[in-house]
Amino acid sequence: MATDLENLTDQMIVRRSKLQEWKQAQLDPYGHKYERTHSTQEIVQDFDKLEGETVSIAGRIMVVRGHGKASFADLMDGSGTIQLFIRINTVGEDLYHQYERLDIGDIIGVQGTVFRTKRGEISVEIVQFTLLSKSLRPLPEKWHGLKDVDLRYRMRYLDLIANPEVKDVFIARSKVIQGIRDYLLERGYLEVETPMLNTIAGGANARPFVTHHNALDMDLYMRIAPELYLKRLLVGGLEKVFEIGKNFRNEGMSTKHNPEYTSVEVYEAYGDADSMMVLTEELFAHLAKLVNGTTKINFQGQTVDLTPPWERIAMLDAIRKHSGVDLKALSETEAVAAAKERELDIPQGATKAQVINEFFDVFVEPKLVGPIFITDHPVEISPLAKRKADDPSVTDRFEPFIVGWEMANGFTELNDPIDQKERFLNQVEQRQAGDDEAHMMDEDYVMALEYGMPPAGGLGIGIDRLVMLLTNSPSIRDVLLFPHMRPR
RNA sequence: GAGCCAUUAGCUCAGUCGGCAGAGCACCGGACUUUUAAUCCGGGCGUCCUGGGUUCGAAUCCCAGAUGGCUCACCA
Repeated sequence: MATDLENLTDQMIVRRSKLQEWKQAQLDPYGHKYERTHSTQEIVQDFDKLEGETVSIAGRIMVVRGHGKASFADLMDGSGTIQLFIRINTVGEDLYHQYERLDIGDIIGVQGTVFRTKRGEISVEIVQFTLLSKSLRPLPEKWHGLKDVDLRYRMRYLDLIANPEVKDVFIARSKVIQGIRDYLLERGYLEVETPMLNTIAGGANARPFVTHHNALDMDLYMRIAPELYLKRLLVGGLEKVFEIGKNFRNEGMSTKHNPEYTSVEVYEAYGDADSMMVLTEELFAHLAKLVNGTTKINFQGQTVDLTPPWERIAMLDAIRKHSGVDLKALSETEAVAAAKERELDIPQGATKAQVINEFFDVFVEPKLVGPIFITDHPVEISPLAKRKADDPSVTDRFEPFIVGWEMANGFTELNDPIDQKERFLNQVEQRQAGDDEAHMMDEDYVMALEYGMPPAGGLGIGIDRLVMLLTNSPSIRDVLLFPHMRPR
């Protein structure tokens, strides 16, 4: 016991001794179900009706202002905060002294009378109270809150208590996900779930996490995208499907990347990239209105308006516009030379597609405040997208950019099994050449395509980034309740 | 993975030139029956991120490491 106490701070020791006092008084410091009649917000809103009435509320004591034989406190529940008032004349000496032994952070249930103080503050005067949970550690400071970002992410519960506005971001996140689900369900899409434990990690260029199945004694990959499963469902005749869920990518972390992140992927048989672009811009505008009441976005000083339709420009045209170089007219060798002239960082023996990608990243991407669709990506970097009918070197693909970020990815789905197999073989070559983010061969998927997949449009949206955009959050960690952190 | 910055009381932060470790809130004791960052009086509280080094003496200077933030690289 003594050794235990050595690790406790003075405040923790004090609170533990108060805990013992409650137990010795035959009072349970960890209470049970408590019937509430109102939330603190309801009392404030319906004060005119409730004045003089008895209510039951429950929450956490946040601030205490004692005055000898009377005392004030602020009680916080899920809806907000209300002031409590207690007077020795009303409750008697015993209960009053019990009340004085409470600490900031304790959770209590209160029965009391609604009234307004001389200074105009809507309050509840305590008639009876019950300790529902004794708090054994002091809360962060009442005025400055919890600022240490490390602690805020690692101890999100404290962040939520000390910085109530944090909750608004997660309410917005919930609205976005619910909004996407409602929007798609209303339009006849079927919500499905596909495996997160994969034998082949397909559907994206990314390094997977590896895990192990003991009974089968085999390694499995955590999925990097649900795409190939969802398109198998198109083969099976489910014509409009979507999945909201997590993907896992074994890559670096940044303000825009977390190893596990949430996406929605949507597929529509007999659609194409164009129908998916319309869906994207309408869905984004709808969600902005749902969360913020307007399609205008203010993100870290940049202003964009998501009202459809959004501008569209082919990737090569965008490069010509922003760099002055018309890569379409150049051969591979000429394109590589043009890149070297501009000191672009391209690998030895780079292909034209890699040069295009690099030109785009350097000259175009930073300028795309948007919203704007970049379309017609080179076939080499789009192994699951259908070629354009009038130009087989590019695909019928699009990526919307807003405030300079890629917010989604979509295309007309490649449903030619022979072309798909060649694309996979090409990826496997790149993999063998050392690109561990290149796609793996998926024979089973090719076989599914051989049975016949209807022409289709597909779309994937990064939900975390979308929530960042809609809540003006500069870091992905601000929109994840428990972002990935190194263990301490 | 690289560069820059940060890490001091439960929380928010000062700490000058290398010379006794500080403040506010919180906590403890006292006063106070309508306060609201309540007020007033008194008090306690430290692995100065960790480990080395320089020095008579290190929170402070040097080296290595840990964690975090930002920027860059990779990616969505």
